[in-house]
Amino acid sequence: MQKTTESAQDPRARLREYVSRQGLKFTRQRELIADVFFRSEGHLSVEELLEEVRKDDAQVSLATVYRTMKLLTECGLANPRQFGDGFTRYEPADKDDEHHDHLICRDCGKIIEFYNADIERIQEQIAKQHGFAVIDHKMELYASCSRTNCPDRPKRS
Amino acid sequence: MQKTTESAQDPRARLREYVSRQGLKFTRQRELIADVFFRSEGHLSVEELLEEVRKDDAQVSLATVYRTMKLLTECGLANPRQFGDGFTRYEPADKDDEHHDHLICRDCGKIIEFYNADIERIQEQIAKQHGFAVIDHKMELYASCSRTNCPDRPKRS
DNA sequence: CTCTCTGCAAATTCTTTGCACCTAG
DNA sequence: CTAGGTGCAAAGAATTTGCAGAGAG
Repeated sequence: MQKTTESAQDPRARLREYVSRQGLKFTRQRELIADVFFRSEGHLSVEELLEEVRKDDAQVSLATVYRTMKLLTECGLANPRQFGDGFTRYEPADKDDEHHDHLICRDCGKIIEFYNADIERIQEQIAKQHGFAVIDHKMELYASCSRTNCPDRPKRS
Repeated sequence: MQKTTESAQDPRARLREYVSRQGLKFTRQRELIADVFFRSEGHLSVEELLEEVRKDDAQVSLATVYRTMKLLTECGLANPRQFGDGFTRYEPADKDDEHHDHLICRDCGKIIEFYNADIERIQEQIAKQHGFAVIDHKMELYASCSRTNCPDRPKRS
């Protein structure tokens, strides 16, 4: 069960490291927000994160969550995503750097991650054909589960 | 060069048709905005459209452009897109219904459309594997041209 | 102690809406 | 004529920011 590097293993430790290296501070709020974020399934919006965080400390402000997520993004521990629902959602970036795409269910709101090597390869080809070098990419499949295989469908229904 | 149906050929006629069928009105502003939109390269934001439109009629308001683009979307002549730059961009939907994806250059802002049958096929497979039916999908390649092949790089540089 | 953070509220940015006048059909 | 449209300005919604007091190092 143990990984090779212990720093990459514990996001909290990585944050603490980054923060001190930059002369910033590791506050109670940052610790709490990071913990909630990394413990989550990912793809939470700032509002949703705040809701979770406030179960632990009702005083935390929305602004602090916004600022902390920006910090986590800067230090490479979180990635912002935008699925067409109007707000930015974050996902942990600690998963072995392996790129993945998303399948978003329009019925139940569920977001599934997947990886497909063929797609990755074809993307490179296409960019090359047009004389470009791929920096980043994203693919989103919007689908319908018809509720058949969604035991745990989230709130937005 | 001629298409099968003449209505599908001229977006302005299609809009006129839709508008009258719905008991709506074909106003000077709607005609102008639609003309500018369909004459454009696509991927314009509402602000950018307004700028173009005002070269012809400086009185047109931003609200009307928003409302008209929503109307064009409803009648299937335009599709809203969101590339991470913060605003909604529209593209004409009159291109033979053929789906396409986007390659967005982070250097020059150019947006190139492409279509790849393998990708379309793989997407279907993936959704099926997870027990979903694809409703829609999008793939965006963010790339760098290093300015080598971008003779006509847009304003945002 | 000092310099960063936090919470709050005000400010921004994109988009939508209410309303009085205007206009297409 | 009459319903729907337009322009304007105000309202909304998500996110950012200024500031005074709080707290980490």
